[in-house]
Amino acid sequence: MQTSMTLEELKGMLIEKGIQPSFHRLKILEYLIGHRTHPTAEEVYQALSSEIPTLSRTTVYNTLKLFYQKGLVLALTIEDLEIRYDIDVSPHGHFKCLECGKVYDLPFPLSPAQRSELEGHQILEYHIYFRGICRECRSKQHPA
Amino acid sequence: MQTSMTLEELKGMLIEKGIQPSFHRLKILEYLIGHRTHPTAEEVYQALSSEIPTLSRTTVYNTLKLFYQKGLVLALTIEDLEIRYDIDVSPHGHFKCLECGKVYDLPFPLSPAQRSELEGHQILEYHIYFRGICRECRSKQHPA
DNA sequence: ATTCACTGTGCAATCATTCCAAAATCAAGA
DNA sequence: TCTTGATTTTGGAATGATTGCACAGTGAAT
Ligand SMILES: [Mn+2]
Ligand SMILES: [Mn+2]
Ligand SMILES: [Zn+2]
Ligand SMILES: [Zn+2]
Repeated sequence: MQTSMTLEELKGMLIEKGIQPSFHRLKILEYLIGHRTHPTAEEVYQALSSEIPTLSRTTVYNTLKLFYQKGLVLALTIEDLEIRYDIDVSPHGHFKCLECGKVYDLPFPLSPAQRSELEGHQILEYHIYFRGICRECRSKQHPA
Repeated sequence: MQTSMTLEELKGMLIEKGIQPSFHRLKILEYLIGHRTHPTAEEVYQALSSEIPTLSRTTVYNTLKLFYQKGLVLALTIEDLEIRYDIDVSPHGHFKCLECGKVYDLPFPLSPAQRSELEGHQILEYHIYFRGICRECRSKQHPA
């Protein structure tokens, strides 16, 4: 889990996916790599707009959508009618705490699902979502 | 897979879940039982508003949300920032065709997931979503 | 300097959903 | 049957995430 990369490495990641490495795109990519909290577009915008005062919300939305379409990030629609983005595109599941809202990573509890076909359907994406109360919130509720 | 029930049976289903069986609630439940296509609130509203001209969109939204909170239906947020409702609350997965938009049921490819706890988190809900191109759309694309 | 393609901006529009206050309906009890 | 309080329903406004769009900026090539 690398949390900081050189400019050249970031550029390489975009070019590899056929995305032109503009200033804003690099900044948004850098943020996703450094903050693996499955942020929404709004969270990315809030975090970067102080450093880049001219940054437009629309640019953030456009960029994240582009990253998703090019396969650079995952798009999670786990709850709340909002899209969360994940720079980790390896197969893993997600857990959202209904108490604090945090989204945790979970290992896939299975492997046979790596199949590209199921009942004649062509599988392009595969998501496992859990919802509940997270470890931390549970321990706060019933203290030792 | 029962597609029609008596009024008394419908009432019983609601009362069992602690929901008062009003006219609109019974109609919406009846629709869900007869149309297992994972409809959105809007689809339910469109389907019923000709038969019940005074029906309010808000009532449909309120009712479906109530059904979900009482555990009578599943709520799917598989894509498109919209909620789809499923009268089948037994554990099963879903596949959404990116071509025609239909949502198919799939058997769970696993069983150990019935667990109520995972890495210390309390699991309340569990969803598996697939996206891709469905059998029908595939056969249209490359005909025999 | 001009052109062209691409990128970014800012505001309006869209779409699903929720909020809210008023109206309608219902269920006892007097 | 009338009264009253609780519940349900209504419909329009509000919200929140996302997208559309037209214009402005940028940068490389001519
Ligand atoms: Mn993740
Ligand atoms: Mn289903
Ligand atoms: Zn939590
Ligand atoms: Zn299809």
